[in-house]
Amino acid sequence: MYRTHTCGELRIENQGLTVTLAGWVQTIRKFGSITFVDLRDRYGITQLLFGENLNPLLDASPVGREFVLQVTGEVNERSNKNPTLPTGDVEIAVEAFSVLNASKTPPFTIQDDTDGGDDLRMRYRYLDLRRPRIQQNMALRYQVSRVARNYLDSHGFFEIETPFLIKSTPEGARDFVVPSRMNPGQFYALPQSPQTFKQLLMVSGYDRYYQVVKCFRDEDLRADRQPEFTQIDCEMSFVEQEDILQVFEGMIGRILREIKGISFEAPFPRMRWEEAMRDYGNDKPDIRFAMKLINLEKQAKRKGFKVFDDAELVTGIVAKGCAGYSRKQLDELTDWVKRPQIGMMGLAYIKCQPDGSFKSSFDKFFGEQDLKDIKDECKAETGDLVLILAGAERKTRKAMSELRLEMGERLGLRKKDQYSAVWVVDFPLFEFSEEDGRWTASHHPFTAPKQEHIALMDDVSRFGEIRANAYDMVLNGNEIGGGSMRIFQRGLQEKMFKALGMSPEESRQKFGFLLGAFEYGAPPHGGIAFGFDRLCAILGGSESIRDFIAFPKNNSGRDVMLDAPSAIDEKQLEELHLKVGND
RNA sequence: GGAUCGGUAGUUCAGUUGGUUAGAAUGCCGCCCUGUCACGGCGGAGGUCGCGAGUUCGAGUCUCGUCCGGUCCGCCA
Repeated sequence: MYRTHTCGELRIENQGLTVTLAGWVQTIRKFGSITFVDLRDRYGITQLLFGENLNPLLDASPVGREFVLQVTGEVNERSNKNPTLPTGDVEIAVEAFSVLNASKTPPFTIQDDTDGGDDLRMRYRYLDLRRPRIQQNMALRYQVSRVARNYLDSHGFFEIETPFLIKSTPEGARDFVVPSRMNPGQFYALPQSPQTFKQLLMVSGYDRYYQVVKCFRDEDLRADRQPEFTQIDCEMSFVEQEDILQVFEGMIGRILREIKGISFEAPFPRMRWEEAMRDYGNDKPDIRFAMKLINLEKQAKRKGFKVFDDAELVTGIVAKGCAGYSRKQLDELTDWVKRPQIGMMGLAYIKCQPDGSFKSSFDKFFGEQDLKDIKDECKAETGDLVLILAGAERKTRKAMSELRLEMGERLGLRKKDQYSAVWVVDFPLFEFSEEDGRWTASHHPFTAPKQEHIALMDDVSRFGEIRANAYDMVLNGNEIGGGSMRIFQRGLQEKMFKALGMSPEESRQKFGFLLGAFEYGAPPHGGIAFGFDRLCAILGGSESIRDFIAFPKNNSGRDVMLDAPSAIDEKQLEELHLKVGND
């Protein structure tokens, strides 16, 4: 037996007990004839005392940080207790020890506030994963998945695995492809999601399916985006949209309750996509605070201020109590909206000053009453600052939505320990792709249009009006899950493919299996998928999902520890029929 | 595809208008220390300034290229 206890469990009650511990050397503190060693495992840290008798032996052996040590000794009360450690009341008076394995000096310190940079940590991820903070993240991830699985189990769902080697369908994100040795010149693709499989499972009668599943997308990465990521993928039959929303707000509610210990009452608010865009400027509103976008079309235009008059959209927000902002602060905010990633030309403002007067950046064109009209429209009060952006509609709305979040951050309205979820519903079925010069599915081509909008699918000029039975769950301004009711009739699905510019031959070639399945009694169904990594990151209070994935890729999609991707040898290329100028 | 920031000791960073032998902290090594827990004291080793060109009497510093990494835009049905 390597150990009788872990390094995290001994307390003063264990005093007098002879125990054996095993773990990694965190630090060594020498004091001449005695030495303290902190021994670490994933349960905690226990202090070892090498007394006069054993110290010479320890001195003689080359024990350093991260050596794997096994010690036996008596649990003693410490003369100087350490209240910062759960085991801080006791220490082990070592009677015997052995070095189970040596270690090179690690390239960075194994502790929460490590001195290692990201790149280095990723190269030595197996050491990084020893750090308590990362171990906590891994534990959180496991707990979230357990709570989700328990919830789904208790609601009659069961997990079915779907294949990873599937067919490439260029709709949507770029596929990772895998060459087929046995079928020269042909390729599998890794799934972007198990979408069609879970729909086929509905046809097969598995009316409540889920899967915690890896998905793959060959797109550029971000702090919150990995080429392979995990979804909690779910599908239900014989349900309406509202049934699905209720089941899954229940699931997220339970996760928040059990993981964060906060009571989170269902139902979550439902917000139509149009409302979200109008009031918050995007489809994933952070509703922890209001500061809604206000359309100032009527109040701002035709006053001779060209910036407003020429704009497609003039929109404002109210920064509560910020009328005292200095010139410097306003200049700094202006620079903020001028940054390339925001890209506005400038920022207009009105200070609603304590004496009831106004000070604006466009006083030249606006009289006292004009400014008051804007103030009233915004429901601003004395002491508030109205911030106004004007310009092309899309860009301005997006910029204002970013400015709103920024101001929310600056004013401390995006509280870390507060969680607000909302369902955004009634998404558009289509969006126009300037790049492709055609309408594309804004969710995916299996999303059902609202019943009353099906007729509009015959008239391209009205595609923009069609709404879908599609929904996203948004938590603190993050899209954590999205889904839809699905098309389950062959005729409607064919109509959809046609609307997306696919010929009947093409749709049969790409999705014939699905169309075929719909002819054998497909039930009405719908589902949702949650971004599991992102959910964990949010619950863990982190922006980056990498800290919640054991072995993540870097920004360029590389695994710097494995040094992958990498070239493969000639023989492999030959077998895969990929060798240029061969075959 | 684009923007932007960075790359100097094992590590995290500093390095002025281009100017002698490139510094600090931490880690590492040695010696001292019986109560530390960020232990302390003394001493020591440790550098292809990412790489390649160029400008210059002289480049860590300036220019160009290139590689690597971070963040963001596009992209992510």
